[in-house]
Amino acid sequence: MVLADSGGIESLSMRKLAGELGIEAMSLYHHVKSKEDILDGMVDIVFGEMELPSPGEAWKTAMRRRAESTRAVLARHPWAIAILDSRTTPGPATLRYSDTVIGYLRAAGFSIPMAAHALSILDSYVRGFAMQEASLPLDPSGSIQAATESILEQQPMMSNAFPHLGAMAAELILKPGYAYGNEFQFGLGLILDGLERALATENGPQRGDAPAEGGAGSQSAAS
Amino acid sequence: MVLADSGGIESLSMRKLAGELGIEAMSLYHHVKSKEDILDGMVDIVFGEMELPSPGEAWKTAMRRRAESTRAVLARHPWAIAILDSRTTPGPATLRYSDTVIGYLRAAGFSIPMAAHALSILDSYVRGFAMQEASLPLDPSGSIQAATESILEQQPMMSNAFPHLGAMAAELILKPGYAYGNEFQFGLGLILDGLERALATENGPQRGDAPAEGGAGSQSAAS
DNA sequence: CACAGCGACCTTACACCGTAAGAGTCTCCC
DNA sequence: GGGAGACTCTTACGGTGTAAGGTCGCTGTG
Repeated sequence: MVLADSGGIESLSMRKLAGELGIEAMSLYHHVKSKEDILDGMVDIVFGEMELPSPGEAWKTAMRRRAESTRAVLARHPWAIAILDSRTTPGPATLRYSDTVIGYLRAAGFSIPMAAHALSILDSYVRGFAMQEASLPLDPSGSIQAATESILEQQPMMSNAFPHLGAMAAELILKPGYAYGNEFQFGLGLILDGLERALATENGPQRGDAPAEGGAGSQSAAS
Repeated sequence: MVLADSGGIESLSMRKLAGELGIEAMSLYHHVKSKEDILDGMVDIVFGEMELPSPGEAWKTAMRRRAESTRAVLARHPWAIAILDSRTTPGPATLRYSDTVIGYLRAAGFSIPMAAHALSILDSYVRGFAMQEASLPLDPSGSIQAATESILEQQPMMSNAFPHLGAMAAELILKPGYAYGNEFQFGLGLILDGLERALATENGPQRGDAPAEGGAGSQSAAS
C-alpha cells in the first residue's frame, strides 16, 4: 500500500489508489473509514520504519542513530514530513516508538522534564531539517548547484542587492563537493553535546556524588 | 490579501478568494499566472513579517530574537510552515531576509561555512518546532492537557503497554502549568550556546574559553 | 469626435477530487 | 435452502484548478 504511494507523489487519490489495486474507488470505503484513515495508517507505517535504540547503547550514539534513521526514513517518504505530527490518533507503531525512546532516555539518566526537552529539540531539528532538505531542488547526486545557479542567473543584480547571499552561494554552495545534507551532522552533534552538558548540570553540579543510575556513557563530573 | 487567508485555513480556493474580492474566480488569472504565484507572494509576505536583526546587537540576542519572531510569525500563519521552503522562486523579502541574516552573522565573526551551519540548525529547529506546535491540538490557552487526556482515555492500556509515555503524560504534561511552547526556550538556548562554543573553537582556542567542563567531549561539532 | 487597443472582468467547460447512498454479487455457516 | 455478511459496483453531488474565449469600458491617438 505504502509502496505505491511513496513511489509516486502525494498526488495519490482514492481513484488512483483503487486503480492500483484493481478495484473501484468506492470499494476502498469498506476497508477504511475515510482517506484520513489511510493517511493515519501510512504515518504509522512510517514510524514503524524508524530504527529504535537497542538497549545497552550509549545514549548519545543511540540518539544519533535514531536521528539519522529518522532523517533517512523521511527522505524516503517526503510526503510524510508535513503530516507526521498532525495525526490526532496515533497508531500503535507511533506509540511504541515514542514509548521506547522515552524509556531509553529515562534509563540513561534523563529526568522526565529533561527527556521531554531532549525529545522536543531532537525531533524539531530532525523534522525541520528533513523538511528543508525535502523541499530543496536537488539533482540526484544530492547537490544543489544547478538550482542555485539558475537563481543567480535570474537575478544578475544578486551580487549588488544581496552581497552576502551571493558570497555564500559563490564561495560555499557552488564549490564542488558541497551538499546541504552534510549540514545535518553539524547540528546533530551540536545538539547532542548540548544535551550532554545539560544532563551533567541537572544530575548535580552540587554534591554530584552517587549517580546511582547505570547511565550510559560520559560522566564528566564538573570540576 | 493575506489577511483573509491567514484568518481562514489553507482551504482557500480561487473561487473563495475571488469571492472575498467581489469578483469571479477566473478574473484572478489576469493578475497572477497561477495559484502557485499567489502562494509565492504570500510566502514572501510572511518573510517580510519576520523581524530582522538590528546592527549593534550581540549576535546571540539578535539570533534569539530572530528565532522568537520567526516562531511567532509562523504561529500566526500555520499554513505557511509547510510551504516556506518549497517555493523555488524566492521573492524579494525572502532574499532580503536571508541576506541580512547572513551579513549579520558574518559581521559577528562567523566564517561562511559557520554561518551556513548556524542558519541551517537554527532554521531547521525553529521551523520544526513551529510545525510540531502548529499541529498540536491545543486549546486557546496553549495547553495540551485536554487532548492528552482524550488519548489516555481512548487507550486505557496505555499505562501497561506504554508505561513511559503514560508516565510522561501523568507527571509532566497533565500537570497544571505545563505548556509545550515552553520547550522552545530550552532548545533555543542550547543551540545558541553550542554555536557560541563552535564559534570560539573556530576562531582559535587561543582565547581561553575556560573549556573546563567540556572534558573530553566529542568533537563532532568541528567543521 | 471616432476608433482601435487593451486590460479587467465574465461565462462556459473540462477533468479531477472525496464521499454519500444504495444496489448487486459472492461466499460461508446454520 | 436461506440468511448474513463481506465485498464490489454504479450513480451522483458539490468541490477543486484552470483552459478557452466572450464582453465590456477606459485610454491614447488621429
